[in-house]
Amino acid sequence: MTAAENDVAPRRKRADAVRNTEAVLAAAKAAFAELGVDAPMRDISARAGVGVGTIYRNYPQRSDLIIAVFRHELDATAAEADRLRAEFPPAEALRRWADSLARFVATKHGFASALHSGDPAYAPLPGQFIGVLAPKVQRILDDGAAAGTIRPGIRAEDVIYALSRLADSGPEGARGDESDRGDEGDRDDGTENPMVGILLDGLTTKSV
Amino acid sequence: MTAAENDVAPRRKRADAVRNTEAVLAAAKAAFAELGVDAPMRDISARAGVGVGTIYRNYPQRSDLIIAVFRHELDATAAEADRLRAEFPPAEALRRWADSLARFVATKHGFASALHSGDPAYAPLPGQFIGVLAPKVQRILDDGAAAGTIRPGIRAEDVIYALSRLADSGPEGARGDESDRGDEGDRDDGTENPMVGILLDGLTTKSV
Amino acid sequence: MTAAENDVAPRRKRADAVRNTEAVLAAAKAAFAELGVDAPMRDISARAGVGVGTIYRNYPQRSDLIIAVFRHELDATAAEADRLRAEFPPAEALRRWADSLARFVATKHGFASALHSGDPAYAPLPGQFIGVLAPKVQRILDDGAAAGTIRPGIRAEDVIYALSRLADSGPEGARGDESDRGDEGDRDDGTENPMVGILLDGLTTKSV
Amino acid sequence: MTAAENDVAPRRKRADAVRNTEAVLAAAKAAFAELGVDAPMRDISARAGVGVGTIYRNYPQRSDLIIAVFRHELDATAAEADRLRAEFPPAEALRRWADSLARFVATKHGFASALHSGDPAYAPLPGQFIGVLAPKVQRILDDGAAAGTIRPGIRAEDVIYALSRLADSGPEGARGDESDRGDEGDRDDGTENPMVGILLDGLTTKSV
DNA sequence: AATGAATGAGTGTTCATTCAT
DNA sequence: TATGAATGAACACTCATTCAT
Repeated sequence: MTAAENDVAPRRKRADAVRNTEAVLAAAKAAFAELGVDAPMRDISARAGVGVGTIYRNYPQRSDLIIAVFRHELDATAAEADRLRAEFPPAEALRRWADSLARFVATKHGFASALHSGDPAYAPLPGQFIGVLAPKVQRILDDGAAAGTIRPGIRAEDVIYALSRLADSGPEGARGDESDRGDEGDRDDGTENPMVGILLDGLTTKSV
Repeated sequence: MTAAENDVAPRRKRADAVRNTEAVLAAAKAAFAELGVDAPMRDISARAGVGVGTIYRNYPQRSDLIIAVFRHELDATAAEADRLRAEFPPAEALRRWADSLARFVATKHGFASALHSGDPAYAPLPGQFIGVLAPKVQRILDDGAAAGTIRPGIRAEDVIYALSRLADSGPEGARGDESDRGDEGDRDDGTENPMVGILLDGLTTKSV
Repeated sequence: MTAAENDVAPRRKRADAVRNTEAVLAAAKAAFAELGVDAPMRDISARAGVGVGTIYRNYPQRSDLIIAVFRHELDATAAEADRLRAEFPPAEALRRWADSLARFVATKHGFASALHSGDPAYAPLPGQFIGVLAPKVQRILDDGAAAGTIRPGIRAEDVIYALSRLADSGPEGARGDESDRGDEGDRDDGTENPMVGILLDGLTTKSV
Repeated sequence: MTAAENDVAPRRKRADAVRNTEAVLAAAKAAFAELGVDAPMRDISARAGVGVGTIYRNYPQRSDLIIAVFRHELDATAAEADRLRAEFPPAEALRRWADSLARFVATKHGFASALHSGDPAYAPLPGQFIGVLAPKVQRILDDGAAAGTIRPGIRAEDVIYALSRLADSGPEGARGDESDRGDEGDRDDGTENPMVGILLDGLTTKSV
């Protein structure tokens, strides 16, 4: 109850440190997105407005930085689930959250080479992915089941897994042009990927 | 019938050139698989047993080599479709070809960074992917439809697209542990990825 | 009895300051011995348990720290001469002191690169070496001469110079294997370096 | 007898390679002398007029370059022994060679930190030092013994070891000023280090 | 045409030094 | 005054690319 634990003395450079931490993560995210996870450290430090040494101090290994970015975005995606749950009815929250997840997965694309690098530092990440997101999503699903707007008995894990796979751009964009196929059309609901829309339609209960 | 291919002198070196070309492509494929498409040129030239200059002569840009490897494997995958079609009944040929495609897609994983690099040199590749494979696969589908062993009205493009997406390892292994879900079980058919098996089951016609 | 050391306020920190000074010198000595005089400042500050800034405050230049360590050990070696003179007969004191000098010279080895760096800051060191040690050693020599146990007319400077040169490991171990030459043998007297033993034998007077 | 082995085809860039090898060794020697064996590679490459890559190609490890310089100078010092032996009477040849050795030892000073670094790459060097020089010097000694101008029964190894230790500047120049002691004076013979002169006087036979 | 030595820009990483706290 | 976070210059090393042979 007391705020005592925030008052302890060694607060020192906290302001700078926090600013730097945020700036570095944002810069790294941007650099990774543009140049891949092999983006030059100098690029990242320049974007963040800090010296390279600052990044090395906080993230001695490149993998430390990559993981931090992963975790930062993963946590943001999880927090978004809570935010949407508080603001929207379950089915709508789920639909909107699917977009958040799609953005996360899109960013994660560049991480593939790291994940596949064999560096054991990355081993915990896939587990964290489900571990962090599933509980949040499960609550939305349960809310919806209780309200009768989401099909009951659905596992968050399955939903997350299916959504993230579908959100994936597929075999590296290996398709001709399917945009002219209009026959799945009448489910248009603003969700970018039609496959995702179909899945969500299947999960949510029509009011009939 | 035509003697065209052996009437001119400068054809002498053709044998060497072909050997080199093959060796370089094989070396590049191996190097790309192990080290990614950024594999050092020296590694590739050493594996191929040629000087670096020889690779640069034939592939002035790295993208030229990457594309050549892509095309080489793509053509092999397409040729495999023909081979399987000649040797097996349609449904079996399709099932076996799905494995070829899976191998191709697996290899292609490392190419993602190149494909996403924004280099316009890679723009034609996705189109070639479908353009080269679809006609071959379509003939298998048509054969099967005629024989009544494959569901009629299926588009090769859709099959290729679905298979390649499913062959993909998904969101970088981002799942908890789903291996305990046994209820899809009774469709085991020897295909590695169960999702692919399910899809193929759906495409092929039960003997009913 | 004198209250001199606790009568003024600013003396409060003196204890800390002394502790820090000692800690820094000890840490620097150890770091220089292990890593050479180019040892990272952070290593030294960490060993000393102080922040890098503290070292820079007291030794703005690295050469200041190097010189301080040199002086600290030089003074200790000089003090040892006094201590041994008080405790042992002259010849024995000289013999024991030769070991102290050998240890000092051994440590000083890593300083060579600094001494040879051309930095004028180091210019006074060789002079200090003789200037500090010679008077102390001279008293031992004189004591011995008076007692008839050390050859008279010996200059401390010459002894120090000879001992330190002999204590040196020589031309970087550039010798084959001379250990099989046994004919100097019967002068064994417990001193590590046989050449030093010979020299001391020459300086001290046999009781005959 | 035939010069056949010098005529083989693959002579290619030999001219450049030889020039580069010499240039790099000379540059490294100079850089090591001025800046120590930690001299920046770029400095060395710039002095040699080659790219850094060229040095790394020929000396993948810094120790490879250091060792090469050591060997190059060691061989030159050994060759000088042969040259002097052919040109001068034994005693004079020995006296002059002592100067060559002094120059070599002086250069070797900067190598101490490398030799003492614990890197096993340097382990063979001390042995090579004696192994390469001793046979050459022994012939001069034997010539002199036969001619009656050099004391017989002297081991080259001992001479080399003594000369190199004496040539050494001693305990880092740690002496006051001994130049005013004139009593060793009458042996002045043009050799820089008086101690070396004394040693040589002892080795050579006065005509009496 | 093939080779591989040479080049040097690019990048990771360290660490002396400064300075906000 | 002491601390240690931040900075950025310096340096090792790699590797794409060129080009003499």
